[in-house]
Amino acid sequence: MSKKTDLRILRTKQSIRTAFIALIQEKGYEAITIQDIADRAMINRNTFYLHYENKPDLLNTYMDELLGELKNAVVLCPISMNPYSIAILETVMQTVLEHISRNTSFYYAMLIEENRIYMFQVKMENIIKDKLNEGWNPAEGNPPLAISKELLFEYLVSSFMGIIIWWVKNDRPLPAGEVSSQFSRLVAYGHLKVAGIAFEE
Amino acid sequence: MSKKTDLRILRTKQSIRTAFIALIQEKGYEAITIQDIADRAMINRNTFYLHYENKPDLLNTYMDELLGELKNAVVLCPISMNPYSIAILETVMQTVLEHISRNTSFYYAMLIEENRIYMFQVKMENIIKDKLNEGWNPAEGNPPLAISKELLFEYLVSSFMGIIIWWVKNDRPLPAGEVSSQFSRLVAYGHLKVAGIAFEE
DNA sequence: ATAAATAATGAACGTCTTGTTGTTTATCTA
DNA sequence: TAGATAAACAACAAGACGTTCATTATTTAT
Repeated sequence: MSKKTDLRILRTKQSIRTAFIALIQEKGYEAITIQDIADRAMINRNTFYLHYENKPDLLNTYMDELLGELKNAVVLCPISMNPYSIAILETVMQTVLEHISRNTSFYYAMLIEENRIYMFQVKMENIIKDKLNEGWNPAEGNPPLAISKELLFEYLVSSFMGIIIWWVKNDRPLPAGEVSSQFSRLVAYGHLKVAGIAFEE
Repeated sequence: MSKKTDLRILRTKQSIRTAFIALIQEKGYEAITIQDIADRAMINRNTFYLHYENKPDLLNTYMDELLGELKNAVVLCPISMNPYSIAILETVMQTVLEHISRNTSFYYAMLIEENRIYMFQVKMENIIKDKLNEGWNPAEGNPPLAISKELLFEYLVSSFMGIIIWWVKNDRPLPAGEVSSQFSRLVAYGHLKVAGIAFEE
């Protein structure tokens, strides 16, 4: 029952992957040709087609792989979560940042600079949105939201991603714990209060 | 001194533009070929090259044109602006939304769905960031920011764009004034307070 | 260790798209 | 109306794609 995959396949796939990431950072996804990948990976161009249908297929396979890991990394414990609490924001942010720390070069290639893969950000946003939604069960007895839940989530997710991108772009200038704490307070209490600016009404 | 441009040029350029926008929505920017544009615009493929270098050139020309209009549309009156105030957020949001309302089909093609032009969002973010920065002169005597200004701006701009995209995607479900008011209050006072959720400390 | 299986190579192909260069035709401006 | 010029038409080489097929090399399983 030991269905081991051929070593040659593993080696080739790894070569392709490494070459691909490097090339994205060098010239951007769109500019890459299959021949580029083959050259860099030191394989025949034909060999590429033995493993992937085309360039988008390679990209998607790779993205889904990493985002699957991200999904698994963010585990919520709803019991300890106060509904509508800022704890959920902080927890998700914290675990996402830790996961990113374990895959910096990949996330850098995907999220930062000219050559970023915009599609990746969209996929990541959806995952974040699901996770927040998941841990966001409204307690009964609470008053209904005063604003559109969709609007609220759009706001939360986009600011969430904004912070993450800022953090990765600046080579993680603050510890993950600090960022997640600042972020959740920023969102929950407003920038005027958290930034120490005079409160107006 | 009446350097009028040849009518043929105007007509051709307009045809190209219309065809281009339609094609983006139909099959996405990347999938479009010059021949596609020529067919749709009912011009010879060669004629395209008389006006634009290539596909990216066409895209950039068009984007810069509209974003130039956006830049001009957002005029700040620093006199009436309270530094660090939420008024600046509200004003910018309001004028941007109004500008978008005047060019919905274009912004829809650029910002929404599978076939969006991600580059456009980046350019737009930079404009928003500049505008916010412009109207954001710290009053002397105020305490220094308790958090990184960069982090704060990243947060503001990304949530700003998130709201805008949500608004365009959902066919502008609320009046511009309402959205800009809700947004500025959301950012300034926090989602807990604005959404009517029990405040925790 | 050897044989069978299969991954990788290398060459060749038709197709499509690109960007360019001429020449001719049609249209606009002055 | 005449000169200017935009647009059409035809043709080209170069590059990239995706596929086929025979051959070589490596791995797995016996």
